[in-house]
Amino acid sequence: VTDLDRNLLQLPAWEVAPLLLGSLLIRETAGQQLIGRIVETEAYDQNDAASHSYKGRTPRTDVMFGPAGRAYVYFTYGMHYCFNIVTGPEGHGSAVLIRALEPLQGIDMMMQYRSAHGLGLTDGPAKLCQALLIDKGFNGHNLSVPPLILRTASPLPSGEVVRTTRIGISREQEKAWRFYIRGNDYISKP
DNA sequence: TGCCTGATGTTCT
DNA sequence: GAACATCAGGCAC
Repeated sequence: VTDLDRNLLQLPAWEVAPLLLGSLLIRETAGQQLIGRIVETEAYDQNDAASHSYKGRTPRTDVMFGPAGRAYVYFTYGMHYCFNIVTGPEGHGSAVLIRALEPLQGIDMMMQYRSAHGLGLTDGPAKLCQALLIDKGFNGHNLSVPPLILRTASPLPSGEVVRTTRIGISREQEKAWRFYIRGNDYISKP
């Protein structure tokens, strides 16, 4: 995350979400770099009833209200972690959920971390956390610092970005705040 | 290919 | 007590 990126991440989550497509997530572990390209995202905002931050700032959602460029990692369904990138100005609770990555480097190691759980390396928000060893310890982590770094890329042509409604939520289902790279093979399959 | 369900802990009502 | 930003495995077609 560079200074330039920080400006980008100040935007509302629903504007940042499509811009993050194509960016790289770099996880350093066991002397190796695990690298994935972001191919699917969803936006969540404090004025959005589907968002954890909707009910206000709590111990759980605190980092969503913090500075942009941090990681918001939450635990759900009794067994899974999901990884978000905090957006917007400090004091505003918003973030972008990373739903899928295209594995680029360190694939063997990702397979090891995933093999005990099932098939599909990084095509789902909880799967990519397993593949990259992301857990609650990364909640609040600054994504400009190892061992977990976000490297943003230049925005994709709008023709390559598909926009749809979000997945796995019961409220605000009409909001089209899910974005993915058209034709990519690693999009999550709900 | 598609629907159903169990696993399992935290947060909220 | 219920809901939950999920996943994998089972079974019917």
